Amino acid sequence: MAKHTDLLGDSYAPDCPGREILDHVMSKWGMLVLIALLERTYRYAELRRRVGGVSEKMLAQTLRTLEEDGFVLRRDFGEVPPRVEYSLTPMGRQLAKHVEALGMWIATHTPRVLAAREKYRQAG
Amino acid sequence: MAKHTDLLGDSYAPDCPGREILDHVMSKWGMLVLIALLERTYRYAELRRRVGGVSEKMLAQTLRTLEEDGFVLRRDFGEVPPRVEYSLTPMGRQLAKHVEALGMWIATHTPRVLAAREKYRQAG
DNA sequence: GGAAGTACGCACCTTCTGGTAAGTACGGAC
DNA sequence: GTCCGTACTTACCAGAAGGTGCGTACTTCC
Repeated sequence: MAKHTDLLGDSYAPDCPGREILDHVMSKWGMLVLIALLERTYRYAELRRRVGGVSEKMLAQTLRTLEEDGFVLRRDFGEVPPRVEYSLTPMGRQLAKHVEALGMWIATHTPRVLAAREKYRQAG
Repeated sequence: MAKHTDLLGDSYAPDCPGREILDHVMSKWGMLVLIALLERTYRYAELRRRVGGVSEKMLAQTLRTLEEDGFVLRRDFGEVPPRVEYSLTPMGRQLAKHVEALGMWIATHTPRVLAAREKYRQAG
């Protein structure tokens, strides 16, 4: 039937799992991590440097949830100075492309949004 | 150069406006409102009924920020029992399509995500 | 031998998000 | 005359998100 209806209808079930997934993906750092991993495989500390400003705790937490959801692949080499590599699963790559598209759209339209805010402020 | 680099590089400026816009769009209700308005124009109370579970406060706040950002058009008829209609601007329609695409992708892949979580739980 | 790097986990604290309940100003229905 | 509906706003409050800093077990660099 109407796709909008279905999406909206499901979206606010009290236990809606889609919303939870979306929160993981669009969380403050989830999006940045996905986009970074679209470039290439990263090690933990590497990724932390790549995504500026993320704390160790939040990076670990973000990677954990993305891994649980099946978007990120964690490869632990079991070596003695720890060595772990993170990459995207095929499903994660698909998702990341969508997320990147949204991010790029926003990035390119940011000036227009800022202009709209100015106009709003003046018009009241 | 590398688009990923640019997107990531800009994304974590301490005052990054793109992140703010993204938060508005992907906030708990922002997404639902955008998708609903993709269907048609709605009045306030109508929209509240359409997007189940949203409080009056949050709907008003969400619509306000989306209007400020230039995604939603608010039309006040100035009548005595108040009458206000909300619709998408052309820019808002573009955005909403991206958001909807992401939402639909997640909706269709939710079973796979849940399966991945099961697997994760069992594997440890 | 002291510092730094690697990949985290844990406790604590602050900030932010979002929900509840009430109020507003008016009109129409019963 | 009392209640419902319309479109909000404001004050208050609880829970969650996220940051800070410390600890770990071991290695390499200087």
